[in-house]
Amino acid sequence: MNFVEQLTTYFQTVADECIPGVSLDCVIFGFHDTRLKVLLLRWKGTNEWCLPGGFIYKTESVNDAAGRVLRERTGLDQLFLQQFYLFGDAVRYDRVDTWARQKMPLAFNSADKWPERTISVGYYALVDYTKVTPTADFMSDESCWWDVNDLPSLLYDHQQIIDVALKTLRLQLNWQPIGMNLLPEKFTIPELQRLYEVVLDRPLDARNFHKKITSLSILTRLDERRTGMAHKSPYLYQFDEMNYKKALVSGNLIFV
Amino acid sequence: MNFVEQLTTYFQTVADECIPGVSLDCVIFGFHDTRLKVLLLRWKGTNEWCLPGGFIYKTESVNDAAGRVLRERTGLDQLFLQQFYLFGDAVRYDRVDTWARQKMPLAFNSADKWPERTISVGYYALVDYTKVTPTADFMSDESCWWDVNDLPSLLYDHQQIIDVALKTLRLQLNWQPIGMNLLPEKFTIPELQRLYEVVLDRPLDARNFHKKITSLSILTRLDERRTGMAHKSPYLYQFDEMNYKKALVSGNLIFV
DNA sequence: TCAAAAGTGTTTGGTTTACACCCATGA
DNA sequence: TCATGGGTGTAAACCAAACACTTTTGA
Repeated sequence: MNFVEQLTTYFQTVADECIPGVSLDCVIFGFHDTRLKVLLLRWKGTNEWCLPGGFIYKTESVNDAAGRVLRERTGLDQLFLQQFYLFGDAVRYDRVDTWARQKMPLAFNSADKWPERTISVGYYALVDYTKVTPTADFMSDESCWWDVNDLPSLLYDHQQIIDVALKTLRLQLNWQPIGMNLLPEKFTIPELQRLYEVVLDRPLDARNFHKKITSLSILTRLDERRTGMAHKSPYLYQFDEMNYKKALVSGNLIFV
Repeated sequence: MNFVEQLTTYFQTVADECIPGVSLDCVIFGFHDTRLKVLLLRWKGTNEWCLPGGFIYKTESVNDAAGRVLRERTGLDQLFLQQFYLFGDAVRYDRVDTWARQKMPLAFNSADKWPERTISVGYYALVDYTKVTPTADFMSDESCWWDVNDLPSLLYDHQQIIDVALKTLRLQLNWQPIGMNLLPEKFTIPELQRLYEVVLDRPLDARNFHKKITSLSILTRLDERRTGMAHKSPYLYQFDEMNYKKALVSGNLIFV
């Protein structure tokens, strides 16, 4: 089956089994090498990038659909996943819409029930970079991480979606288990500080950060240290999941 | 045209001109007599209440659709209107769905393109209670305000939608021009305090509140006082819109 | 004249910020 | 041995919370 045939079949399935005119897009955040990363897909045979996304089966909850997309693109389950906005502009188009109409009229002609216009639910996910296996879908040539501050040109309004996701992430930094989800199980306090710095986009004072984060008693210091780098080897920590959740629920801020 | 005929026509129009399977619901908040109010509609010929809602024309942005619903139900334009959540559970049903299927099979039989299941975008609006003319739609016998702490039994998941709206309102109290939108042009500081108390659901200290709210220089004290009540007559204030917006944009908190 | 709400400052405690030096490590 | 980042405490400024009495008004 060639690509256009695959696409045609896919569109037909979507038209039959999914909610018409509604898609979802996932902004999958990871953290690596002191940078915040986003997982993107490259459209088959092009240099155009876009967010992983998909459609919602008629019998499926929207949150489940987002979980499914994430699982397929990262290999991970039980991820931290948060709906953040419905993009519903009248001129908004989904990636399988305008673009494909232009480049693959054949596929579209056969997807006769395709709606004129698509609205899209935005989700953001926080994942442990080291555990993800980026996996392209059949419409894409590759899937890889991009630095959130150095993105390629994106299809449609996906740049805007990422902007809104980032803004939401910033606002929710104090209320959501962001550290717990973006870092590997064991991490150092300076690593956690880098993460906060890159999300907040400003430097933090190391002594104050250390004081504050340890005062919340959400971290357990291990007997190990991170070795192999030059310089003094820092202690490794783990989240104390129970205390962490307690602190978040009770509304304790970490930073404003 | 009788009701079932009206309903049938309406469903047909919606099926033809609107995004299928997507509705929107508006939680319209007002403030009156020291209580937070929500505008509800009573379904024709029943004692069942629900939120004002509607559908999205295929050529219309979702935000515009929400503005339209609000205008129709309150007579007000240019309202403070905020999207807060997409309710997308697989078992979620819209008010023109299950209920009408049961009670008015006739109308439904003719709306042959009606989708199995509806997802709904939640919006909340903040309005000046004194300026609203509650207006029922053709499916409702009446439209009126209900105390948010003393609601009637609601159709479908509308109670849950109100709960989420209220939670969002609480979280956004510090970032959104809530006072400016829920109070009439002229108001007293104790009135504003009641509003904060009822949204936060806890009493606030009058001296601290007064100090804090005036220190933001977002209020202008007028030469008038509120008279006609027993007791000392309080000063009237107006928002200084420019300073208020400046304070909100700069991220100044009012309360945490 | 009485009951009830409005108006008003100060003190205390906690939180946030600013800031500098020594230590451990691999190169 | 050197360069670099890790680890640590204290003082000052700021902000939040607690708290009581006098004034005004209509009933």
